[in-house]
Amino acid sequence: MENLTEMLKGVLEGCVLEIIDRKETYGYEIVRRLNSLGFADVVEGTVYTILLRLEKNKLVDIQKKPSEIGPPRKFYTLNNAGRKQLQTFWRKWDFIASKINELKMKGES
Amino acid sequence: MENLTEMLKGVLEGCVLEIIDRKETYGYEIVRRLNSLGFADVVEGTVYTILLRLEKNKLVDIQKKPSEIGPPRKFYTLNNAGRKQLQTFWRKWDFIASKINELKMKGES
DNA sequence: TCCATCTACTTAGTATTATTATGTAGAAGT
DNA sequence: ACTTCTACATAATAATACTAAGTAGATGGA
Repeated sequence: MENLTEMLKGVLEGCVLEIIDRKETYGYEIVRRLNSLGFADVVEGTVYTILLRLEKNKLVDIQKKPSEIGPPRKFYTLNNAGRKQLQTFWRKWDFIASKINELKMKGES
Repeated sequence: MENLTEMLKGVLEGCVLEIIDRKETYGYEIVRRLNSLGFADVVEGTVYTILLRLEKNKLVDIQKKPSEIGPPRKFYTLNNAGRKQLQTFWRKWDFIASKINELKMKGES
């Protein structure tokens, strides 16, 4: 799907939070997960800026670990603030998605 | 619902397109429709910037008509380009919404 | 040894968008 | 005159995804 970037604003960060919440992981792997999820055009630079923002906003804990096949990885886990933020994200998403779908359906009646 | 603004980016314009597509209408009324739809915090300034953008991008036809209870209104209708844009919007929305929900559901299993 | 490739992270700058703040102005009632 | 409701315009701001360019470790082949 082409040019989703504006529509991803506000939701991509939430997706990253969700991915981290599932399992401790690192940037490069998160990119792969997003890609295989269907967001094929999401690229490293985008995810790393989000991760740095999460770090700056103190939503994640970070542990650096060596890799056997490349440079060391920064592993992320959600802290309490991060989990709270994730809940807020889903609450907002459910609200907006329901309203938008409501608008969409009314047109098909 | 508080502070949805970042999540509205990329979708609010689509909502405005959909509202116009239903029925020829004008800015002030569109604000009311969005409010009653549930987007309570969307305010005039926001919608007018969107409408000016739609006009600049030649997605709408405009007709100015006098009002009996105030200053003249600018009535908007979608032209062919506008309808095409609306279709694209829904295509993108369906794609993103399905992917996000997929991500969400996988976590609940 | 040198080079390419894959892995992995960083950062400065850009574009787009919703929002805020402020202003203008018509009509109607008091 | 003053207020209120209707109606539109616009400059400035904030947040975010994205682009581009770079650094660097490890591996394997030429």
